[in-house]
Amino acid sequence: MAIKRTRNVTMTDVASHSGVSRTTVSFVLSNRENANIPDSTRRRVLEAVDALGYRPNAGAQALAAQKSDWYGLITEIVTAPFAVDIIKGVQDKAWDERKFVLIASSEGDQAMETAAIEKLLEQRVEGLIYATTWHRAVTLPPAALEVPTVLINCFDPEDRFPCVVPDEEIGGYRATKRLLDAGHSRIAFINLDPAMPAAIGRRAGYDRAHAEAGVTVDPDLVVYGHALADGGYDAAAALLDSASPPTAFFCGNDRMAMGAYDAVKEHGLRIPQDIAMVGFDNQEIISQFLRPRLTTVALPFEQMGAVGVTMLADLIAGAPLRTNRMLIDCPLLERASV
Amino acid sequence: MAIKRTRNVTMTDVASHSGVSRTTVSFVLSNRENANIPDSTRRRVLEAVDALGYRPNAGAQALAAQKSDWYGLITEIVTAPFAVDIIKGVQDKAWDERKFVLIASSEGDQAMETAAIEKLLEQRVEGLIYATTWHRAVTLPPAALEVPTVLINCFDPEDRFPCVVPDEEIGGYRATKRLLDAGHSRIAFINLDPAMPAAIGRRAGYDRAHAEAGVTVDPDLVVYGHALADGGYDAAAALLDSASPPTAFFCGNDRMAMGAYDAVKEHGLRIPQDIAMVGFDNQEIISQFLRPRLTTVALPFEQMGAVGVTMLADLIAGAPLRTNRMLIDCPLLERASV
DNA sequence: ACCACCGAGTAACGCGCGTTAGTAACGCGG
DNA sequence: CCGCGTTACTAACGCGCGTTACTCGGTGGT
Repeated sequence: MAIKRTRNVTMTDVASHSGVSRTTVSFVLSNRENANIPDSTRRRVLEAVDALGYRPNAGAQALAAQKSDWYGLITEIVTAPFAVDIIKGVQDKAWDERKFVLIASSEGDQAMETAAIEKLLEQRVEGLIYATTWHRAVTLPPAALEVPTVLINCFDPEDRFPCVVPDEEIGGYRATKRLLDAGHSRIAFINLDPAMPAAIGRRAGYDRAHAEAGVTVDPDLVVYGHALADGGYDAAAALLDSASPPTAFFCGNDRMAMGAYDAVKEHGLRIPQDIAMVGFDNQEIISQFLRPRLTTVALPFEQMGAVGVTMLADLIAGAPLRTNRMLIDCPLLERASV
Repeated sequence: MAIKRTRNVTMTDVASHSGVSRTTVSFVLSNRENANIPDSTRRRVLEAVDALGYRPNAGAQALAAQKSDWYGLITEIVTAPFAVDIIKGVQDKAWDERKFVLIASSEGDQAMETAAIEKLLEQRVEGLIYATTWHRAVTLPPAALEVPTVLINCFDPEDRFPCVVPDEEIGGYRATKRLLDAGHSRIAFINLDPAMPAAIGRRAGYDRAHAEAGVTVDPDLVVYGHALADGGYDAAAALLDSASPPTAFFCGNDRMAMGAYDAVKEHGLRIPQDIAMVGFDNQEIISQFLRPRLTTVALPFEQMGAVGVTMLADLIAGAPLRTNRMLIDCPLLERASV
C-alpha cells in the first residue's frame, strides 16, 4: 500500500521552480490570450508542472473565479434502474459543456433531500437538476429556488421550475397503433394506477389510436393492475378467462408484461402467434431476455437527462426557454412479441 | 420561474448585521469550545444567519481548513444495476462519518477514467473508492496512488490497494449445500466464464459442499454458459436432454437462471417439484418476479460499499488495516425454487 | 533626442473562511 | 492600589488562485 503523499504542490511552487512569477504560471495554465507568453517560457512552466506533479486546487479556483463548473443532481438512487440512465445522460452532456456533476441521492426522504440540496448549494453548484424515477408531481424544498433548477421526469404543480417529461400519450399511441396495424381489434390495456400521469397519458394515446383506426374501445378490456409481475399475471389471467378474451395485450410496464407472459403460456397460448404483447419502459433486463423478446415502448431517460442539462445551461445563461415543459418522444422498440 | 438570486451572503455580512466580528461568527457556527460565547451573542448571530440566509461556502472552508470532507467514488454506472447498491452503501456510510461522496462514472473508458480521477483529485477528495460491477482484477491510473484508495468488488494484482470483495467460495458452498440438503445428488452447475474470479470461487464452494456431503461430483454436470438468459436456456436444455439429467440446477447468475426456467418449463417439468433451481446475484427484478420466485445467493453490494468506506476512513487515519483483502459473506436467500 | 508603443513579466488585491495571537474590560484577593 | 485570572471579543494572517494594474527594457518614427 505505497501511498505517494505528494505535499500539496501549488502554483507558487511551479513558479519558483521555473523561475517566473505565479501570475505567469496562471496565465500559461489558463491559456490566456493577449498575455504575450513566448514559447520558451511556456515550455519551462509546463515542464515544471509536469516535474512537480502540480494539480490545480478546484476549491481555490472556484473561490477566486467566483464560479464552480459544477451542476448538482439530486435523484432517487435506491429505486435503481432508471436513475442510472438519467445520470448517464446528464453526466455526458455536462461533460460536453465542460461541467461536472455532483450527484446526491435523496432516497425519497424529505429531510435527507433537503440536506442534500443544502450541501450542493454550499458547494456553490451553478444549477440544480432534480430527477425522479417515475413520472409525477413533486414539491421541492424551498432552497431549490435559490439557484437555477430543472426537473427531469417530474414537474412542479405550480410551474415554478422548467421540466423535461416523457410524452406518455405518444408512447401509448405508438404501442396501440402497432397492435392495431398487426390486425388486432381486441386489445387489452393493463394500465398503471389511473391517478398517475403515465397512466393518464398512455390511456389517451390508446384511445386516440383506436379512434384514428375507427375501432371502438371495449371498456372491459381496460383494467388497472398492481404494477408488478403478479399484477400483470392476475390481470392477464382474468382477461384470458373472460367470455370474450383479447388477442393482444398492452401492458403499463415491462414487469407486468413479464407476469402476463406467464399467464399466456399457462393458458397454452403462444406469443406472438396467438397473443401479441407490448410493454412499456424498456427495462432491458426484462425486455431483452423474455422469450420471445418483448416489443416495448422506451422511456428515453438518457435523452431526458441530456435535454435537462441543455435547459439548465440556457436557464443559467439567462437565455429564453422554448418551453417550460419539454416533452420527450417515447419510441416503440420492435422485438418479437407482436 | 421565479429564481431568488440571493447575492452571496458571507460571514462578514452576518457579522456586521449582528454587530460582532467575523471571527465571532465563525466561532459560533463551528460550535467552537473554549470560545466563551454568551448565549445572547450566539443567538444574535444565529438570528442574523437565518435572516440573511447565510450559507457557508464549502470551497472556501476547504481552502482554509485544508480538508474537504469529501470522498471520491469512481464506478461504472452504465452497466447499471449493481453500481447503484454500491453507491448507496458508500453514501450512507460516508454520511454517518459526516463525509460526502463525489461520484464520477468511468464508463469503462480508460481515458475518461483517468480524467475522472484527476477531477476528483483537483477537488482534493480525502480518499478514493474504486468500484466495479463485476468481480475482477483492475489496473488503476497511477494518479490513484496519490491519495488513499480502496477497491470494491475488484482487486489490484500487485496488491497496492486494499480491497473489499465478495466471498464467492462461501456463496457457491451455500447454494450447493442447500440443494444437497434438499436431497439432490445430481446438481448441475451452469457456471460463468471459468477465467473469472467469481467462477473459480463458486466452483470451489460447489466442490467443497459435495465433498463434505460425501457426494461425488459428476464432471459432466459442470458446464459453462454464456452469462445471459440464452446461455442459461441452452445449457439447461442440453443437460435436460442428456442421458442422465440433473435434478437441480445451480446457475452462475440470475439471468442464466431466468433462461433455465424457460428450458425446464418447456420440458414439461415443474419448479421446484421436479427440478430445483438456485441462482446467484439476487438481481431483484429477476429473482423476485420469476414464477416461482428464485432462491438465489446475494452479492451484498451495499454492505461492500459500507465496508469500503470504513476501510478508507482507517486508511486515511493511518490506522492499521486488519486485512488488505476483505471478504464479504454471500448469504443464501430462500425463496420458492428449491 | 524625444516620445509612443509593444513585448514580457510581476506586485498586489480579493475571493470566504479557519485560526492564532492578541486586547480590553472586569472582578477579586491581598 | 496592584496584580492576576476570566470573560468576551477582534485584528490579522494564510489557504491557492484569478485578475488588474502596473513596471521595465527595448524599437521605430520624427
